Amino acid sequence: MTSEWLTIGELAERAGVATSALRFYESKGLIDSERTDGNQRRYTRATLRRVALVRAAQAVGLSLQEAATALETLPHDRTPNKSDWQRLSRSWRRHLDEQIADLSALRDELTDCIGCGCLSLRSCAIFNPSDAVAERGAGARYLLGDEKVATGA
Amino acid sequence: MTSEWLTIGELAERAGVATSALRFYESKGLIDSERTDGNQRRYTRATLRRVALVRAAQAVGLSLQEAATALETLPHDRTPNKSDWQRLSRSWRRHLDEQIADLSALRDELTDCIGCGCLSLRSCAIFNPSDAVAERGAGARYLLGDEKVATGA
DNA sequence: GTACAACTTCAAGTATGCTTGAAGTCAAGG
DNA sequence: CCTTGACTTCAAGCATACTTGAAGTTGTAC
Repeated sequence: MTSEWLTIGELAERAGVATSALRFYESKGLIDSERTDGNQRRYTRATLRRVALVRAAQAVGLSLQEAATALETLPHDRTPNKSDWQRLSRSWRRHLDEQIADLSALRDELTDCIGCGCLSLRSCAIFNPSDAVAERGAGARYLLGDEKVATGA
Repeated sequence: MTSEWLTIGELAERAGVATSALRFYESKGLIDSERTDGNQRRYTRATLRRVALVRAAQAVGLSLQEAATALETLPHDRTPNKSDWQRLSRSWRRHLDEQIADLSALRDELTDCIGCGCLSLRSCAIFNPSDAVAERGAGARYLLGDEKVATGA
């Protein structure tokens, strides 16, 4: 029978993450630990699940901050039950759905662009993603105002 | 008739990005400029297109480094023609297709998880995303080894 | 010819998600 | 007891994509 408590090395091994990542997660409040008399961390097995949930949240595209918020909705003491998990996973699925929808819209626009040649860049949707780019950086309003000047007319 | 050359402020305005971003892009070799006698940058109108392409590449999910590589395949001097653009946009569409496929696979797994409850976390696909998470951090091999110990044989 | 907005460079800061290194402590086997 | 690997903290580093600020210069309008 394995000991009830996991050292940070054991947890790292079993969760597939580095010990440094676990300390980092703890610093962010994503997981917590007890300490031995000698100040070393000891984790319960529940932490294994918690780390797995963090990694799953990241896979879904959530930030650690968002993962933390999501985990807040889970019980810290007891094992999450089916309804806990369903609530969480439904929310994550919606998140994935949105990402897929965004990318699909962009893809469709790009497909149209391939057909049209899009060399004027003026009316092309792909050059006015309005929000797709905005999410990643600081406000991209319009990628192009007009384009044809100085050609005469 | 507008002047042939754009100042950095004008380009920023029309491209919808900050001047600091343009200097940053230039430092990364994504765009280039001529200088006035007083050392100020002047851009050709072609740069407007180039910036638009950079933003589009980002929207598709490419890094600036990848955007740079993509732009390398375009002519620096002449206007890109239909075939230039089709090559690029097809490649970007494939990139989007892959992202969509990855997210869709994850979503399907998650959907299954909702049904199964997945409380053991053991056989659940979502907790073993093998590569989805790996792309974003340093190697996540397995999110869970086994789970049930100490419950008795 | 002068005011002033817009420009210049360079260093440092911001945010995320960690990793790496230094310097020292703990725990377990022989 | 003593070695040694695993652990501790804290600061700094890395990668991406920029922004911000300081200190000084240019270009243009009046």
